[in-house]
Amino acid sequence: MPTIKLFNTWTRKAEAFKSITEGEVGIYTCGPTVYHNAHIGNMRAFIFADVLRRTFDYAGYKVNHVMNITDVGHLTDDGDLGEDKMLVAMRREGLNAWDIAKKYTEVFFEHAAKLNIRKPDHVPCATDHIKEQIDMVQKLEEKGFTYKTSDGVYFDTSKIDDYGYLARLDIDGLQAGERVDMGEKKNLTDFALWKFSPKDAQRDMEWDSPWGVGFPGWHIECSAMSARYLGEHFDIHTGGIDHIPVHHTNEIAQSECAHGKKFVNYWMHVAFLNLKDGAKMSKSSGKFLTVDAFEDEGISPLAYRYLCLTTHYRMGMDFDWDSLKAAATGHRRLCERVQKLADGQSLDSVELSKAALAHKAKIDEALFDDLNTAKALGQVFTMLDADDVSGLEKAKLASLVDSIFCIDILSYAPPKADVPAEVQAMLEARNAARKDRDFAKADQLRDEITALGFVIEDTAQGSVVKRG
RNA sequence: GGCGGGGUGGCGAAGAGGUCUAACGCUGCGGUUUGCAAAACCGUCAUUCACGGGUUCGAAUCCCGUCUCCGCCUCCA
Repeated sequence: MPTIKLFNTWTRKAEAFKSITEGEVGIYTCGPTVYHNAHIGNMRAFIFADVLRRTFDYAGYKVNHVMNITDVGHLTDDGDLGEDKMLVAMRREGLNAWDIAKKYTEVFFEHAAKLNIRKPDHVPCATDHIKEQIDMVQKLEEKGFTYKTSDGVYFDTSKIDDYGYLARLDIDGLQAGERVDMGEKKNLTDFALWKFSPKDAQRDMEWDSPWGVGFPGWHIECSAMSARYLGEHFDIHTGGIDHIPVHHTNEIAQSECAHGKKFVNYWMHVAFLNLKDGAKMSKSSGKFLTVDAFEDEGISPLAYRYLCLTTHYRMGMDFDWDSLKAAATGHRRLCERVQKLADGQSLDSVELSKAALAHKAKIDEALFDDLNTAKALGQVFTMLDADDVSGLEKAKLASLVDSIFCIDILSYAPPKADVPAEVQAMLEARNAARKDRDFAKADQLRDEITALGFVIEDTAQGSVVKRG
């Protein structure tokens, strides 16, 4: 088994990965909230998690990847104020909470599929695991980590001394910030484990509990479901960097207190994708891009996956259309180049020479060095330029890396343009003119076609029209 | 105020003490090809790594200081 180095937020260092069970790895990924579309920033995080799990597959591990679906509405504010985001969505779309969750869960997986994100082995919904969550809160209550207020059951963070270690939280500094409404909380960092339904209204999503009708707090689902599917102690937990100070900090607190043992060995966090003009990519701001926007522009979602691969996952990434288009060009050329080398032949039986294996070693080294996909991609291009390996070996090597990259190197075909009959007729007229060597007329027709937003490519097999 | 990530060619982005006169991709430029283009292919494009000091035989990489950009700390991946 090769050594895989991963940057662990817990130690703030890259460490050689060692699994709890030899040859196996358990990964938990904080999944999407399904009261709205996942935007491309969210998708960057899921592409990262996908690359992580596929890297372990590639290295020969037996992977158990779990990702939750947060389908319970939580508050827009950590205090008592704020609206339930699910309620906001319901009002926006005139659907009940269950239908909102169902709708956006489906859209999420459609988008993920377009990005070649493999569905994790388990994708549990919070609402299907209410019992596990209640059990866990009860356990915490029995051990004396909780207290009740008029609006819910809270975790008392003053009961543990290393609270906030993951985030290197400076509790006094937080106090100074004073940005969170204390409500009836005893400590600023205390958080809800169970919230009561409002007395005067019925929620679409609410459940009975030993403490009263209500719904789970927003951290408990990950603790309860990770324990259910991966055990109380598992290998890797992933999420966005925004989760470090609050969500993951609280998961650690409640999981370790409930189970009395270490929760997670490696914490991995993806940096944010930002919009270049400074606009924030967030669901609540209402304005954000989804995978659909790429397709509307005639750009393959895989070009976005490629773009994400060209930057290290721990680096902030500014999104702008120019870099996406550059990525689309690079992606397309890479695929066409390799496909030409493969020449439609089966690569299964291709034996790799010593030189080819040396190239593979370099690519793997980058991949196993904290998922340095950018460097690995560079190595792929260097390999393609090398003159010590055959074309089929190159294609084979590229296809092997593609089990992680998943940018369809061997099968990608640019989206076909819908060529209107009018343009098709103009193309034929141009071909006729060229045949007659009436180049003035042919060029004029080409200009007209160009003006309509199409590009003509004259190949040996004839002329084709593509969207410009 | 607290925590964190950056500033490398026109753009994106690797590199984290010597193999760096700095990978790779995009763009540009020159060429091959083409009726001319486009596409493709070949070649080419930073003696320099925000700035100022320092450590070292040696620094883009380490240390100190300065400037500067960005993110999180409030639901967010």
